[in-house]
Amino acid sequence: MSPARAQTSQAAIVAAARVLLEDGGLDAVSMAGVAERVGIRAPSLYKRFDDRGALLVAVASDVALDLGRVLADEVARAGDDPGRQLEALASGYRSFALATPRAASLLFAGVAPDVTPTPESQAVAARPVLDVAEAIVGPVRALAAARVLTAFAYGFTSMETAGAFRFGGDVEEAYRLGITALRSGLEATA
Amino acid sequence: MSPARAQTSQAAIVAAARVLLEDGGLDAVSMAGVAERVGIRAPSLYKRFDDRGALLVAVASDVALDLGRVLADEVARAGDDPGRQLEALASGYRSFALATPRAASLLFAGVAPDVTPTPESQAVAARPVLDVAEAIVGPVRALAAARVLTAFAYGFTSMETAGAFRFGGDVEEAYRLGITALRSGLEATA
DNA sequence: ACCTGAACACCGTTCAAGT
DNA sequence: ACCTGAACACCGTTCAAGT
Repeated sequence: MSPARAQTSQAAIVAAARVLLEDGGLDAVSMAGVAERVGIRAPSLYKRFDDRGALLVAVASDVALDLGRVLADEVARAGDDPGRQLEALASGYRSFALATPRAASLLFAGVAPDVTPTPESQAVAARPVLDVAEAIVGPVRALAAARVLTAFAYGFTSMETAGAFRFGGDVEEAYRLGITALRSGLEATA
Repeated sequence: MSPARAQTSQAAIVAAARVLLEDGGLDAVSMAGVAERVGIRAPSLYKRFDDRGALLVAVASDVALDLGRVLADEVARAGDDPGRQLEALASGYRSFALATPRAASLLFAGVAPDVTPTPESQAVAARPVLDVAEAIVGPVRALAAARVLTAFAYGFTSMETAGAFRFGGDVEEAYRLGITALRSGLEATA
């Protein structure tokens, strides 16, 4: 008679998946593990997500929205100088990526096939970068410059968190060198 | 009596895994699939590799050695100007990454945990980049500059092959903008 | 309308047995 | 020394049955 009432929610499922992801990597995000964390059984997850891929897309999108908030905050607190806003975006993104590296790995390059944030959530994360890029290089080159900045920050932190910088040296200094070089190089083409 | 003779080799197994990887992604590199391609059964693979992770490390290392050859060739054909050598490295890497995107995705950031080329093979791939970087910014900053260039090229092509550039625009032009900005920015700090 | 146990096909891995 | 079938634990997913 009384139909079974919901014992969880999409948001709770995504949150549980993010915890498992950050704790144990993508392999640790099993349907059974996620279900247990929200107090149900694996088959019930399919009432809310088509399959594991759809759940991971929701996770990636959730991460992108978080990043968008962080980056917008950074810009807001950086004052009016576009160059300083760019530095704030760069260090803000790196902090985000180092704090939650496995979440960040889902942001741009499909770790698993087709696991990427939705276009809408990606647009939220990209907004502050596009605004700052436009202030530096103008509207015509804004998209290209934003892609350049994102690619560098994403590539660098991905390599850093994966342990790919194995020949010593000061990694943070290298990041700053890259940002400085990009900033002066982009300002020169403005 | 006559002990079973080898029906395959490490190199053949790695080659088979690379074909499956490029055709169907990392999930398509199953032990059974690889084994079938070299004419044996899955359990026999464990005579040559500790586990699937070790096989993937061998694949990633094989890719890194290929990349090292490609990049060294690019530099050799670019003449003596370090700035032009840098451009050649950048376009050579992008061609490599677009031609074999799933192989390239194994090069720097662990798609799966701990799947990265061996330090030795990574050093081979890094050598041409370090040499060109040193010619541009000098020995003290060479390592940092090489990391910056690698991070940008890797990050950009990873995003490109994952389809992360979804808001239109000329993607190749953005890549060139990034390389140009980095080149002029690094030359300015030399 | 949501939840569940049982079942299916698939996967990585181990191991005793073969040659 | 290498190869194999059988077995194990695990996974994503489906589905009929429950409330």
